[in-house]
Amino acid sequence: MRLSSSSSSTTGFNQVTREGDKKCLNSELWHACAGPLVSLPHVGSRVVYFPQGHSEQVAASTNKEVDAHFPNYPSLPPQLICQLHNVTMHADVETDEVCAQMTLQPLSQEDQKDAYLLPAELGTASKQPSNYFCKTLTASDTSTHGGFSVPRRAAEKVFPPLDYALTPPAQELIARDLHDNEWKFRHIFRGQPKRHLLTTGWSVFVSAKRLVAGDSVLFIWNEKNQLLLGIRRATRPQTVMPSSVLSSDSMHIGLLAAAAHAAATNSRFTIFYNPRASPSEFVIPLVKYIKAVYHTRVSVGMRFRMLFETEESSVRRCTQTDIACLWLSCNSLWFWVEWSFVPGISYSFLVDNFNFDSRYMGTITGISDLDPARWPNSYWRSVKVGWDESTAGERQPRVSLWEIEPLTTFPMYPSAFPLRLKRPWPSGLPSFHGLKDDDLSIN
Amino acid sequence: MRLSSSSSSTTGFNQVTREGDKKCLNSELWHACAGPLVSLPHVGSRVVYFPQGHSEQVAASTNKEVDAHFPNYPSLPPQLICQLHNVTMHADVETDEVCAQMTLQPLSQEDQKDAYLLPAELGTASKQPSNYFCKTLTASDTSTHGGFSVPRRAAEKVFPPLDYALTPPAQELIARDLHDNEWKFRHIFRGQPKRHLLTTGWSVFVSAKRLVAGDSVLFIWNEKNQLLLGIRRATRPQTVMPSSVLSSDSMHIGLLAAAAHAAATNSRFTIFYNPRASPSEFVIPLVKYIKAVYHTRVSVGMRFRMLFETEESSVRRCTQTDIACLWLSCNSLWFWVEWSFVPGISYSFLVDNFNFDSRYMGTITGISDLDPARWPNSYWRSVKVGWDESTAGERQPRVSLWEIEPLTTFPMYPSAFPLRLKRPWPSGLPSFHGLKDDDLSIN
DNA sequence: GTGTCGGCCGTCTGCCGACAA
DNA sequence: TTGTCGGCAGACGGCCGACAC
Repeated sequence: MRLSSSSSSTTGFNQVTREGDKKCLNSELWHACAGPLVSLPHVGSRVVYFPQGHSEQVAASTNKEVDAHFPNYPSLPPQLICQLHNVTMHADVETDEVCAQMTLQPLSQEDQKDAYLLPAELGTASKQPSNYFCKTLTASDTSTHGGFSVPRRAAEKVFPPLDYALTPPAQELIARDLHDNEWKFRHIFRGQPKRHLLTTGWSVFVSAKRLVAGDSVLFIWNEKNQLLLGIRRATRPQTVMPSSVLSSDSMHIGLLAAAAHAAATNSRFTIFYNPRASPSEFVIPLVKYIKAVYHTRVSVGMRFRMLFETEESSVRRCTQTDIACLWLSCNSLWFWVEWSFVPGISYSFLVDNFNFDSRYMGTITGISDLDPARWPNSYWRSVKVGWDESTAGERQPRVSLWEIEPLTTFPMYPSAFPLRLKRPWPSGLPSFHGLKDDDLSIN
Repeated sequence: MRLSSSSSSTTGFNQVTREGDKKCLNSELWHACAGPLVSLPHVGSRVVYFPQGHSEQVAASTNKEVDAHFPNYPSLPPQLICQLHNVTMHADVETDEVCAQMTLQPLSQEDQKDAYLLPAELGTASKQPSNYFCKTLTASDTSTHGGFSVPRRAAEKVFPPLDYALTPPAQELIARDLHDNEWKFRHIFRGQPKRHLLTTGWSVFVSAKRLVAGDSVLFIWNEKNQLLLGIRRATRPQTVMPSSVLSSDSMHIGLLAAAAHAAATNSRFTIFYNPRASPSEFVIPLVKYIKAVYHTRVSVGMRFRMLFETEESSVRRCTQTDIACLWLSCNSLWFWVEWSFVPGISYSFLVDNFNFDSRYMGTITGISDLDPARWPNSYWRSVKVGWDESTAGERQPRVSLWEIEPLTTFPMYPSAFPLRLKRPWPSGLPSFHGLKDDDLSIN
């Protein structure tokens, strides 16, 4: 992944710094491209950094597992409590893949003790924009033969209104991507039956971004009446190629040595978090860690639920009365939603491209160190789990405490407004409905 | 740079290993793409590894200089004498950029002492193929309007012979690139005046490799009657983007820590050498190091010559009688060539895309440590130089002893067959002629 | 409501020799 | 000897509604 532009998480859109070569990435768009499951800790907050998880991401990026005969860094604990000094959003200049650069400073021993006593920071704000849509591209969308078929409700909600008195109604749309590039599209409402289409300009975009059927595009209509445009590539197998800048061994040693040096001297160090390259969320808010580790009781045999992003969205039958629950975030506040399944009725819940169904439920089968020799007493992926369904083979057999939601205990997270699905949906919240309701979810 | 395929330097072409996913790169083609100035030490030989130079390459790849407040590795000397256990040639799957992966093992203290006593290995063999041509692409070559104009003598030497009885003479060429991909071209001899052209298939190649005017393509006709096809991209400014796998600081720490660990334990470590990404040749044959450091006398004021790769090839007038000299290599043997310039006559010497003229001559202005604080007593770029001509600004102000050829002393290198240009050129040697002679150099 | 197709037209690709550097 | 151009024919891009799921 090669980076071109960057932005501070606190700066706005389209602001070019005085250096001229560094652009600021739009935070809304970055989060939309990253997906609803990805959130970044707040600048200034305290976080927990897991060298193990970082190592996993590097291993995924280099396609190479950690070597056995490695130098040990006995002074480096499996988790470092750090102050998060800076978060910078990046996007790959070639692929638009998002990543975040974080500057961390390990807390001193005294500060670490205080960390557990001081009032915890609120959870991170996931900045999923409300006025947007995301569509997985079809073969027709990516073919050179035609344009892009815009889902009707999406076009009406996200695009500027057309003058339907015209025949046919049409306008020029200008959208900007993560790199602040401008893309122009002819938006037309025609055909029998009538439909929204992007024609002129669409194929240029598809070929420039090298989109293929299965990839997703998303449009955002933000508060400044700007149209933003992002992509999420389908997870294609074996796309990760080893880099040739540094050997994977040296990279592993480098991340460990850098963290160990920073921990020993309480100095700052910098990491890259590639949320879509690997599922290792190795920097998490301290409060999330404390809640999960010290305020949640888990035991073998306990049932849990976990959120995943999936490509498909098949409908399945519910075989038992069950509780579905979900964290939704809006403006720095977290909402806990729960409701009941009724046996025999088909359910499938979809927010954007993200599935929430019982394939992602399981049972805790054990709690132990993932790597007792190298990382004893680590909470990183300390929970062994069994998944309910046959797709379990694709799912990791180990998760971390803070990734799962135990179903038998009430959530310990600050629940500002517990909601039930049957209540009217507050406007401004991300839409989240069953299939029978109107929503903007595609597919 | 992301790698797909690899090969041992000792294996042949097109041999797929049993794993099935690792292909073997053709060594001839790799060296042709790397250029005549790039040579790799022999597997099994002893080499000198310079962490400083490695650090420079990483800095060039990450676009980031080394940070000031870095952890020190006082146990790591500025040069490590190593055994070279393995050399693997790679090529970037996206750009075809070549690089080499080397596995090094630092010698123990006793072995290091022996290294200076034992007979030195012969110099490395630069494997530039003899039967090949390289052409810099013109605007017409890369335009969609037409095909590729093949220089006549190149086509006649490198391509399989056409049947000139046919009208027009034509054939299908099949060439393989570094990744063993097959490219088919229609080779036709037509037009008025007659010329060799590649038509059908050429534009597919140009767009697949994303070639632009100024890039070079090269064809090799090897001993197995296979046609090989490589590219050398023009050095475009600012093409290097920082990677987001690991922070540049961590990469620097990683390479130092990996080398220090290997040196402390006499264990193997792995590095990547990107010859076209940066001019840091940080692994050199031990014999080259010993000759330069211990058997060559240099002093301030001394004149020297150094070889460079350039994009242009302008003819210039020689203003004084001068000695041109050059190392040529063939089958593990080095040849020293020298001849005299005559004032007032235009000279330009070109082997392939490589220029040898007096722009690359200079004077030694000082000898001192490049980084006295971090790397005291290092020979890496210890020679401060002044270049003769105005292009000096683009040239590095510091070079290493083994990169330059002092002009006032006879070379210390084993000179098997000192040649003069006026002698008949031995067949099998790389062609190297003045402009008035026939040769295969283009431009 | 939307994915894919046939139809149709216009642009661009790509092969040719002319011509000049 | 070879880089670029005009000419020309055919392929493909790309806009349209039809139709089916």
